[in-house]
Amino acid sequence: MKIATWNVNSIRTRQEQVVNWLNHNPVDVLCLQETKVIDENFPRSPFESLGYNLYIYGQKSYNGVAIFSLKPLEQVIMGFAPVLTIEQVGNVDEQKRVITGVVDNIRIVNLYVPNGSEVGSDKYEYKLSWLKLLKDYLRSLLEKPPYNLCVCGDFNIALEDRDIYNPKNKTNHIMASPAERQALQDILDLGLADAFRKFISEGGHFTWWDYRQGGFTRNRGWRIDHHYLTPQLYEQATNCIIDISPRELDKPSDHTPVIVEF
DNA sequence: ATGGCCAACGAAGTTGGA
Repeated sequence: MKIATWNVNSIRTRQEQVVNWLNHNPVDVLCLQETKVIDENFPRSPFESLGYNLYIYGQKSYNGVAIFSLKPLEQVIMGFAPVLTIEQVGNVDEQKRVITGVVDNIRIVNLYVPNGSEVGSDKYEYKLSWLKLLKDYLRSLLEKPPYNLCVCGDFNIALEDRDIYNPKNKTNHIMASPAERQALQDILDLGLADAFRKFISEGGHFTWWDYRQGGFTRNRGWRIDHHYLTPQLYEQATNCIIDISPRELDKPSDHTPVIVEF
């Protein structure tokens, strides 16, 4: 079984690239982020024609997540609210960033973690509070069957220095600040492990490159898209790879897909 | 050396991304 994650930076702009990629990489599940479209305008048919069941949770212009699955998903939940209390969630679900469903005894959680803008900004504080809410959400899901979780998506955090092309002077940089890393580590302490690091220890492997200043051609990248697994799934993982080929195309997303295999 | 991104919205320039 293969589960992929890909921030496509607009599904309508990237539709053809995603179809082509799925034709060459017929993964069982594809988790998408930044679809940037309301559900009624989502281009469903190109993907349904490939045999996928679509579960989409979008909004106008910003954010938006979706799961494509060859097998139908069970227990699909959109947003935090159905899992947590109204008091906890407040208005956080106005931004569509979380969708989950179950297939083959695995609960797949697809996330688009807030960017955070600049360290110390209001959006940065929102990111940190969102991550606290995510921890409560995941703790709740871990208490229910099927217990096996694959938490994947665009985390907008490089957990370690080896996940950044040049980690110097990044303590005050978004995606690498100590508070962000600690917030993510607190979540992993629930009992989740990085699938990619089971197989590859060295640095120099990235999933996002800035559009500006030739980020990709100079390989100035960051590894911010992840699969985090509960222990049994982690043991069962047989591979985890980053496919940089979509990033080489004309008009690419700034992210590229990551695939875990069981 | 210069100025050097991309998408949505909406019809020019702003906002957000990371």
